[in-house]
Amino acid sequence: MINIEVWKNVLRILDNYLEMNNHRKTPERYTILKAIYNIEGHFTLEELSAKLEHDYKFRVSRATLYNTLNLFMQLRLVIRHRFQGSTAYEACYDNTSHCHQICTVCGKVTEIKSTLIEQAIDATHFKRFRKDGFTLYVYGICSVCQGKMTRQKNQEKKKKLNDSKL
Amino acid sequence: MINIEVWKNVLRILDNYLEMNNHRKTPERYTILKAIYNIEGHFTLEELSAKLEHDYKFRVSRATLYNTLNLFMQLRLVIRHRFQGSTAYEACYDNTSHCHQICTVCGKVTEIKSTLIEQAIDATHFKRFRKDGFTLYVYGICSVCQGKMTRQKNQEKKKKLNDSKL
DNA sequence: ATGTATGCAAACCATTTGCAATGAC
DNA sequence: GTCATTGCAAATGGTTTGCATACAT
Repeated sequence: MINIEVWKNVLRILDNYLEMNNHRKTPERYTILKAIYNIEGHFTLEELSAKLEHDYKFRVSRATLYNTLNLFMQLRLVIRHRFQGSTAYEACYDNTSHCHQICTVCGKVTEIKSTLIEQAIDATHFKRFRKDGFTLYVYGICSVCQGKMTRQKNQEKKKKLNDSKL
Repeated sequence: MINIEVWKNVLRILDNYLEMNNHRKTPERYTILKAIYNIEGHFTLEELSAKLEHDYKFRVSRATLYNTLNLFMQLRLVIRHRFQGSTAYEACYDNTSHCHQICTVCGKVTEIKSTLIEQAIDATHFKRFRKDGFTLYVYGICSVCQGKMTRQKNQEKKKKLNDSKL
């Protein structure tokens, strides 16, 4: 389970919003929120749905899942990442830092931590804009793909060498 | 027209790639690339298609447009942003910095410039990762929406005041 | 009792794919 | 001539919508 303080705050944000807007406090909304805040890092809609069934014996329709995620995104309790070919969600309260490194070869996404970058963004003043969160994607090539490329090049060299010997 | 040096380099990257991989140098690929590099900032697929027709009298099918954009994304000559409800592309050679501020109320996207942030990201070392570009999204509320919200609150106050007078 | 939220299936729409025709090499 | 590329139309797949039912208030 996550930090109890975080959970209390998150719960209060949802409660507040529903009460203020005369929307219903349905078990779906609370169970989905709880499930999300018990997932570490990214998750897909599929994964969330699976977790709800397995861990909470709770079936929800696609439509409700999407509706609820949209609601949570509006409340900034959840953030959505649209990667190449896939969409991932992530709980985001008290976790404004979302730095990801993305390998442009294999598509692998890794979360990273950099206080230096966070500080720079916090220190930056945006005129005419009330900032309340950010997402950073750093593109490049991961070590695995670099390794593969190096090996490939070596083999090509070897081949050329052999060819030239014929 | 864009910087001629940038264009030469971009052209060389495409030429190189096509030659090395025995892919064909079709007019589509070159015309689309030229059109893209003559657009300032973001563009949608529709806008690109329109520009091709109007400025270059060049019709291309959806399929080719998508294929070619995917090719350019692989070559990192183009970057794709998937915003709430819309997708935008952007030329990205020699322009590794992509800072955007996104209003979470009206969805408006504005490009921003921050050397402080750029420097922080450049200075950050990513282990086991060869970085070659980044995209930053800063979420918040723009001045227009802030204004609207303030006005709304004031009206509510006024209304309450009037109600209490009845 | 009222009207919001859910579930289901159908609709939607951006993107991809299959296939025949075209054209770069 | 060969085979990659294009264009068209059909398929795909994630997301939204319409409507009847369920249920929070």
